[in-house]
Amino acid sequence: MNTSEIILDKVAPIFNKQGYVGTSLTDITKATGLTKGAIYCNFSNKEDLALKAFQLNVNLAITPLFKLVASKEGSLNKLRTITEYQRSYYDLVKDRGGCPMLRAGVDTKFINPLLFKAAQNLSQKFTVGLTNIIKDGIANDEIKQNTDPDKYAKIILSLIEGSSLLTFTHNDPTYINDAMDFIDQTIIESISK
Amino acid sequence: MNTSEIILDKVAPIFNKQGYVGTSLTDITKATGLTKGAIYCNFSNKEDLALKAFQLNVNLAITPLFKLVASKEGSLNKLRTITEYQRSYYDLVKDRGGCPMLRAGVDTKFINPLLFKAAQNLSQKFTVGLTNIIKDGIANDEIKQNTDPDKYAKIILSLIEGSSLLTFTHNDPTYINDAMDFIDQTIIESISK
DNA sequence: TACATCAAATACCGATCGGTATCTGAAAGG
DNA sequence: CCTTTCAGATACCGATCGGTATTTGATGTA
Repeated sequence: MNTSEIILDKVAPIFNKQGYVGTSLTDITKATGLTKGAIYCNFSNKEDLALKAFQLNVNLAITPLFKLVASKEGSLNKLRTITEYQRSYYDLVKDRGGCPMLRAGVDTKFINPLLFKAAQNLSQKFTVGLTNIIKDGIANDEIKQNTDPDKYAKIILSLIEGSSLLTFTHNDPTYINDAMDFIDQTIIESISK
Repeated sequence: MNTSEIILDKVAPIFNKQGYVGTSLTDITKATGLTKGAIYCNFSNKEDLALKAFQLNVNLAITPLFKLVASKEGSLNKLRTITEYQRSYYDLVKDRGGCPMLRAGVDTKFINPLLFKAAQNLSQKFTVGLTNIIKDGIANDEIKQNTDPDKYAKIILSLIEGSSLLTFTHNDPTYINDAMDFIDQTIIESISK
């Protein structure tokens, strides 16, 4: 692990907890034990560092889910893989400050266009991924023909992000667990053939 | 409208857009046309101002919903009042930076305990309110006996907050509308007798 | 007219902000 | 053994941060 990676590793949770403006260069030098000279030797500026920290947070929290889903066969199986992953999401990211997509989506809209764009893209990718799973399920006769893929993708992602917010607001993983139960037992049940 | 109210009126949307640390005293003096002397004559410090700005945002965005629901009779009717309100939520708060509960819940957890506590309390109040509506519905034979009030309250609030996040992330109200359709047509349908 | 009141303006405070120019010292290369 | 290189440390920059002590000026009052 080189210096850039060490910095990102220490700094990514701080950005995710305190936000972009809420994280100062002093926070960063204290957490890394390095000086500003070292930070600016590895990153061009604070925005560059924050953007790469966001990408690291995503790689640790969300990318594994995308890879896991891609490795599975069958639409219903993929959907259940998502809910199963989310059940351990609180433990996965609680020390890192919660869901990075949620944080960046709220935090950066009016203050950091670059970071906000990255959050938008990720959110869009998530929605499209869910939509395609449902579309494939319809094509493969796993899911009912009259299911609106776009609509259900939005609903499932809303449940995932909303329950994540509430779980972290109250330090109570039952919000996520109850939402995932509902997706498994009611949503998937009702759209599967 | 006295000076304090004028300040809050101008400043509340800024705090909701830029967050607590992201809003500076300079932002505040520019928006109000007043000097720092005037601000500190009306509020004890930045935190005090931010807290009252949050309360104003809540009073404009969420309190009307609580009052509207309280004025209605019948649990299913109350639930449909919520979804109907949410359908116009994007237009209601888009110029004010989105849902204040969502913003404060994400923004303040690690940087402003007072504001975070206020967000927690509001979120809790929302959950309890939803739970009681469902409990009453069961008692009044409007809602099926085997419905878990706590679970459905969490799911409905997750859908509300999650769809709000995504709507504001993408400037696309269909996230909220689709989620509300789902609550109306699937959730309420499935739990009502 | 003289005085008290008080909201708001002015002018200022030390601390911290993000960022940079310069220096240093250890490793690599000939 | 000398020199080059370059990551990282040091020291510094102007700007801005939240906050405050003092002054101003309009108003009400006797």
